[in-house]
Amino acid sequence: MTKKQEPPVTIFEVAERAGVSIGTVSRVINNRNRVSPKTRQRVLEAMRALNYQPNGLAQRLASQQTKMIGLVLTQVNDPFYYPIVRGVEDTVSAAGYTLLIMSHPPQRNEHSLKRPLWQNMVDGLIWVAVSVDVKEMLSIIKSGVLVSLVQQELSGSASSVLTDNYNGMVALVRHLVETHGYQRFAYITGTNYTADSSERLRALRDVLSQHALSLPAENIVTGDYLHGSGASAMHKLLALPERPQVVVAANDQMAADAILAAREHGLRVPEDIAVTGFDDVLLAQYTSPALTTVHQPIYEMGAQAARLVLDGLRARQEGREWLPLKVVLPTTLVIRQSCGCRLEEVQPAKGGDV
Amino acid sequence: MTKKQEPPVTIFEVAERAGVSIGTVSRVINNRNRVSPKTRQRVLEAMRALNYQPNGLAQRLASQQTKMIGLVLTQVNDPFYYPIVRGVEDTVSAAGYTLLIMSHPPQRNEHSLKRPLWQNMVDGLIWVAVSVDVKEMLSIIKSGVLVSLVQQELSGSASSVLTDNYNGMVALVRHLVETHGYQRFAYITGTNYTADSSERLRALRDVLSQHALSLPAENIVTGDYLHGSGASAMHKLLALPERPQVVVAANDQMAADAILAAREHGLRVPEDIAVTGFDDVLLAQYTSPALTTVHQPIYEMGAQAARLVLDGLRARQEGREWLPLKVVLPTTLVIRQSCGCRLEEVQPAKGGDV
DNA sequence: CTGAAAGCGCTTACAG
DNA sequence: CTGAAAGCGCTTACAG
Repeated sequence: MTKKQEPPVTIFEVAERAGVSIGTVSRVINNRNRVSPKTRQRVLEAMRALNYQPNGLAQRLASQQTKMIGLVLTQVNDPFYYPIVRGVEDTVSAAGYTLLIMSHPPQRNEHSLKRPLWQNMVDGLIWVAVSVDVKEMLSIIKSGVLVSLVQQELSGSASSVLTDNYNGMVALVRHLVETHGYQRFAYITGTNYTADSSERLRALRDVLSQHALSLPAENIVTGDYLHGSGASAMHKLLALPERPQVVVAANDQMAADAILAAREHGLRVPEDIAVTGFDDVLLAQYTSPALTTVHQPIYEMGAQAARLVLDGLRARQEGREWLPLKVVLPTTLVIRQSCGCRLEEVQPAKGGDV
Repeated sequence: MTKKQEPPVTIFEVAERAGVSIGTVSRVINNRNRVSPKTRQRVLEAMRALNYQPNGLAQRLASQQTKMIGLVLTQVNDPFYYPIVRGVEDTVSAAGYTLLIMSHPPQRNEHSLKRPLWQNMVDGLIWVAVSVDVKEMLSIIKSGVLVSLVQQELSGSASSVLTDNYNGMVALVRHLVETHGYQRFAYITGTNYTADSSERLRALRDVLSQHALSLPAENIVTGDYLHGSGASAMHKLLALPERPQVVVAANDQMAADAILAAREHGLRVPEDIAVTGFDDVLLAQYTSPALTTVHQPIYEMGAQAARLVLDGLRARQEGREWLPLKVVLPTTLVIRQSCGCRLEEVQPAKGGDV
């Protein structure tokens, strides 16, 4: 049966039992102004006796501070992002905030009745790797919500956390060219919602041209970062008149699928064709051969994004000046076997973020 | 600089501009009682002109409905659970609710001032795979919060979503015994926060004894479901006087690590030693050999748990009777190569939930 | 140190 | 169909 609900105990009942006013109860709850030790004691006892829990909604409404931060995860269907959620959650809750998850993006313009119900309830917003409608975003920011973007920029208006995609890819491609001497490259792209796939491609091109190598247009095939697209991309590449020596994938998932696809074609990786990834997720350690890839500090991306909005909130509260920041986190090359390096030379396994 | 905040527009300004009372504005917002078309039109225009956004906190406080549901993820550090989050989020937001994520468990008894700030703000709670303090949980339920547990039970008081661990493992072990004729088994356990690892072990034992086989105590080693523990477990097993023919791991992650560890010992999988997993996460398709495992409908677990609390909430709202339910989702055997089945016999790859 | 009171921005019977 | 008013459960100047 549905339990009959005893009406929740309010601050009035606590006040009554303690023989004080509700203002005083509020003061001991918030530990703000001074309250005499005896009174405080009485109030605490009353709270305990009644098993009182303050109503968070009322607290927030009265204090005009929501103490909530939203995390927008639309279009993100990639396990890659899970550590970001944890990074955000840990940071935000350590600061006494509560995290709202929203898979549907805010819609500020529409006045339909089915608008998301979390509107006007967050002090800050963290927006991950999705194509942002700039107008909409600016309108949200104007309404006073502090915004951090992950893997995206909105210069001047919102903080953003990026990773050094360019230099990570540069290090990887240098290794492929200088250590292995590969000349015929191919690239499997990610989606173009964010700039990272194209930045990685730009780095690839730059290093190649520094070595007087080129990347023909037909050697670039489109993927979507997700399970499956790496295989079809690989099939296309293997139908090319001249087989590439190395396939650079925009992320680990597609690289893993590319390896499987190459094997279906009877090719050995890396002997017949090398494959590399990007991200260094856990999966990269289990493919066969294990993936040479670029490590991204995923958890830290979330933690940083959260820190940026918390800093801004604090500054605003203290009336300090504050500017949206752009933080670029470092990436590092992780050499395993899929590039053609021999097992013996392998560096110790490095854990992906979990 | 910190943007100077224009004070947010309230229902009063909308009412004034539209020349009506705030009650009427509220009625068009909530689409409840009838409002004349003309008035409604005027109000909608005013809302649009002022770019009005109702304050969610005030709405919830006044209506006494939080329209929020909490998801407790403490102690869950396993990528396995990500699809659960999505399953919950999709379901909950489709019903017009907002999802709060809490990595710290509710603490109802303590009256310290650093209590989580989301208390008393959720209509329902979904609690995933953690050791629950029963007293605490009951106190939460008594306070009127509807609770669903995932991979756990609290009979009579909360709904729960389980998967058919037992029969999944039975199918797997039958395959190992009847198709492959293995006789010497080993088992790598998961944590004992929840019952699933021990249920899987029980199934393993039952099938073995049905075939007059036994599982010596030293062939059972402890793991923790996470990255790393499968390797050390495998090392222990390979130090046994008599090498097991097949190692049954309580999840895919440990099975993947066990395969790598076996290879370090110079053993071939599955020729020298077979390994199986549980869960059928994406990783299972990429290990070499690919994992024979038991598929769990992970996304669906989250969706179901959410549905259960939403159903209860609806029933309560309509004054209907409602009982906490226990839902057991089916599991299915997925045969790949790590059990010893030949590549040619392999069934088509089956996607893990993402 | 403490109380009385206004206020946070809405919803919802109750009249009309 | 619409308005006036009470109420949701707190916080926070303002007095004292």
